[in-house]
Amino acid sequence: MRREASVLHLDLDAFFAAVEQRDKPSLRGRPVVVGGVGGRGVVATASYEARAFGARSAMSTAEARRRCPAGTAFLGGRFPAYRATSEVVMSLLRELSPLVEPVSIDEAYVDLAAAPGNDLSVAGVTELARGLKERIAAATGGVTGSVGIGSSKLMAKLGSEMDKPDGLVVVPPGTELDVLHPLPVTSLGGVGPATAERLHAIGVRTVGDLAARSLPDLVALAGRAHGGGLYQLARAEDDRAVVPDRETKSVSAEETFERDLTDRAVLGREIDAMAGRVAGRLRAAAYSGRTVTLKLRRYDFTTLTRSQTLPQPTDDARLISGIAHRLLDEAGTAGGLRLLGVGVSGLSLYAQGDLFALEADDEPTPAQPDVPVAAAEPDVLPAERRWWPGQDVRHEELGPGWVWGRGIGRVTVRFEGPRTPPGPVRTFAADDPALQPADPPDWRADDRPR
DNA sequence: TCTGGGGTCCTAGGACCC
DNA sequence: TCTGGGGTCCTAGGACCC
Repeated sequence: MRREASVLHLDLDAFFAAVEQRDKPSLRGRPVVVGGVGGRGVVATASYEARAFGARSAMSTAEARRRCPAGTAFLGGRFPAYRATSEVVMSLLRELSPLVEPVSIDEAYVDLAAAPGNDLSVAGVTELARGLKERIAAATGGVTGSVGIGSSKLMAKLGSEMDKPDGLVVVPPGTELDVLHPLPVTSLGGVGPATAERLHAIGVRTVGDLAARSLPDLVALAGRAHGGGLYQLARAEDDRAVVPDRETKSVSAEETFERDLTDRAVLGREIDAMAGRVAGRLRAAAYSGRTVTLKLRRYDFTTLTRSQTLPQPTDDARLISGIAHRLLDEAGTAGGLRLLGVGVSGLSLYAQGDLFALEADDEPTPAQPDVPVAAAEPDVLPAERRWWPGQDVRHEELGPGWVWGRGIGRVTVRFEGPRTPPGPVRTFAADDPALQPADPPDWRADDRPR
């Protein structure tokens, strides 16, 4: 804990839904749910209008559909658009201080004490946050964020949660325990359902209750590391640093299937595809890793992992895929699988392969699987798979728009963009060649420097 | 038509080594 | 003929976060 309120936490409000409402004028002021739109999808973000009907993050999309009225937009995500907007926000944060720690695409900490010239008085940081919020809204086309500022990450994060959306809360140094102790224990990061239940069982409901328990009690309840952490957080003792460049520890891809799969060949192709994606991302970041992990979720939602560690790191799709195939054969597919995942951990930053290729050119490549390499995606996807709600498209004559809905052999597009009024809707044959997938629209004014 | 996808960190047991 | 004590690596699972 610092003497000044110099840690800032920013949380963008209902971020995915806010970007959708910015880019799709007809959705402004209306309930919007972003997430998986298939039968097993869950909600990633619900707009505040959708939250009014009870839609929540992590809820199944089916449940959100039951709760929200007709006219609610259910959209798949457009990550390139979210990433572009996030990058604009993160660069605004870096203007405040070189020490910016992105926590996720829509959240970051800033160490205001790491830049010279910041006025760290309560009035000073309040002004600074006001200006930041204005610049964020202007640069993102109206996306808002909630800001908390305090003497530690803990207090900054709690501050940003206290006045959502579009909030600004500075916790004055010295008042930490007054703010902290009345809050429910679940407000603390790291207290999820399991820990909360155990704490409730011993009568701990608020952070104040937690602060009254002894360290040995908490260690017995939550383990050495977690228990010790809770003991400190309950006292507002938090000296976690703002760390700008966290190292990547693992790279993975996973997929929940629309229906449980048992066919070994089909599962094999899924593994090949995921191994290919993982290897591609490893290579793009110049990483390679030694441990390959296969994740399975069975028909009854039981989840297990099987892993193998190689003597040398790899970024080779076929090697990763081959190991995953063998791990799948060992684990079995009885009863059907609802999810498969492939991951690589134990990462190192140098590109492997070359090192050994130099001296051991003629050594056989290790354990190649007797499975075909991932089949390329067919050129023509079935019409149902080609279009998804929310997707950016362009029509030869009618210009840019987005997929509003789809039916058997049909797709409905709304022609509008971030800087147009709500636009008209037209329906096309799903295989109409005049209609093509497109990049996200640019929300920025034409005269704004890029 | 219950329960995504991408991560991080921690714990615990067994193998292995000195 | 009755039991060492660490330390590290690997594997598996679980809790948690956004």
